[in-house]
Parts: sequence; C-alpha cells; structure tokens
Amino acid sequence: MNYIKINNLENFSVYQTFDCGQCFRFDPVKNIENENYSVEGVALGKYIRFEQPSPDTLIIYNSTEEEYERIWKNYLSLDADYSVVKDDIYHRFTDDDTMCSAMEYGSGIRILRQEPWEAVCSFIISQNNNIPRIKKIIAEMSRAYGEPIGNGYYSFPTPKALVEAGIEGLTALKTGFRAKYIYDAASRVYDGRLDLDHIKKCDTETALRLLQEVKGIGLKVASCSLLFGFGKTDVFPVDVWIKRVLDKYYPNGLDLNSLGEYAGIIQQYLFYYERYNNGGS
DNA sequence: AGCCAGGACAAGT
DNA sequence: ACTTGTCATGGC
Repeated sequence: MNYIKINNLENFSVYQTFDCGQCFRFDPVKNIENENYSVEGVALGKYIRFEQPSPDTLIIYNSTEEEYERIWKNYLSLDADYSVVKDDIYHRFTDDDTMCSAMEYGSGIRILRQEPWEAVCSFIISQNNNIPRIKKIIAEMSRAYGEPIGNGYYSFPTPKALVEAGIEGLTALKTGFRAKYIYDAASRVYDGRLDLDHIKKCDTETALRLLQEVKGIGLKVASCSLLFGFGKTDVFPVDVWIKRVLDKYYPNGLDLNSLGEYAGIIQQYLFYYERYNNGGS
C-alpha cells in the first residue's frame, strides 16, 4: 500500500488526538503488521489512515505529499505551533497543578480542523449521549445517507441528504429526540438561513449567537462546533465532564474569561484528563 | 431497576 | 435570572 512519512513532529500523538473525544469517525486499526499505533476512518470525504511509528513521525496511508500539504496538514493542525500554545497556557497557570498536569497528560492532543457541517451535526447528536453511541449513530447515518467512498466507508451526509431523509429517516437511526434538531439544522444550512461560510468569518460571539438560532443547539453544542469545525479556539465548551472538573479542582471558581485565545485547547486538556481519570470509555 | 451519557428546551418559580 | 422535569436510546 502506498504511504507517505512525515518527520520531525512535536507535540503530536495520533492516539491522543483521535481518542480525546473531538471526532467520531475514527477507530484504532487492529491486527496490523507491526506494533505501531494506527487509526483509520473518514475525514473530508476520504478514507484515510494515520499511523505513528515514533513520537516524531507520522505515516499517512493512501495519500501523497501534495495531498498532505494541501489537506491533512491543516486537518491535523500540524501547521500550528503548539509550543506557543503551551507556553501561553503555562504562563497563565504557572502555579496551577491541575492545569499543568492536564496539559502534560494530553500533551499530544491537536485540535482537528473538521468540516463545519460535520462538526455542527455531530455535536447536535452528542447531546445527552455517550461517545460510543454517538459514533454508532454517525456511522449508521453515513452509511444510510452519505456517499460510498470505497472499502465500505461512506462520506458524511450533506444537509440536503438529511433533509431528504426527513424526521422519519433520522428517527430510524435511533437519534431519539435529536431527530428534529438534526432536521432543523440541515434545513437551515440547505436553504441558506444558516450560512456556515459566513459563521466562519464572524467573531466568536456572533458565531455563537447565530448557531444557537438552530433548534437543539445551545451554548455547549455551539462552542464545540466552533472549536472543532470552525478553527475558533477561544471558546470553552462546558459539558458534564468539565462541570466535574470545575467542581472538583476549582471550588472557588475558575475565571472563564481569563483563559485567552486557546481556551478551547485548555478545555480539551482538562476534558481528556478528567475523563481518563474516571475511567470513561 | 435506576443512573448516566461532550444538553437543550419549556415551564415553573 | 435561576431551578426542575422531560426528552429517546442503550450500556452498565
């Protein structure tokens, strides 16, 4: 199988990046011919596989150098300098043991730059749900309403395809009360009431407000959408795990307005740290 | 059997 | 402006 190799990487772990709950379409590859950690799945409408033979090396199967520079480098946020991110966080929280431990623990996490619509739709599905089931629903949804891209994989469904699926089709995917939310979001994107390209250009406050016009998108889902699908890192999604972190480590409160432009990355370190320590799957 | 999961909403204070 | 019950579904 053809592959390319990227060298001299820092602050990057395939395992952590794809295990930290930010994306739902990748799974570990089992029974490969070596002992390296490897994940495979669908992103940007393509089947792709990432393998990490050593901490500073990445192998991408089924791709080319040209495609890496054009697509995957950006998708994996490998064009960002995370030593700058970590320095910024470290200087804000030098004496905060929780923050430093969390950052150290998830030191290989990169915030993926997923497609806007996929992020919006995925995090609508995520509400009051658990990650294994979110993944299952999205896999089924893609199989039913996405396009086949080979080897039994399917692209993420377009808004148009989900509008055509209708509330009934979406309910059949076991989405429960979220079916009407997904439908509303798909409808708004399809008919232009929700302009994702425009949201990407908006300031964060405006983008949060516009996303929350959709039925079923509140502050948390809007924040996750912006962080994982629109490249906006100055949001701080608060879910049940983060609430737990705030109660447990910050009984006197954590000033959520002093987190800086990498608030979302801070949040992801804390999320991953707490979720692991409590045996989440 | 009951509680929980990367919440949001409506109704009630 | 805060609190509470409800919403589907499946794993534990």
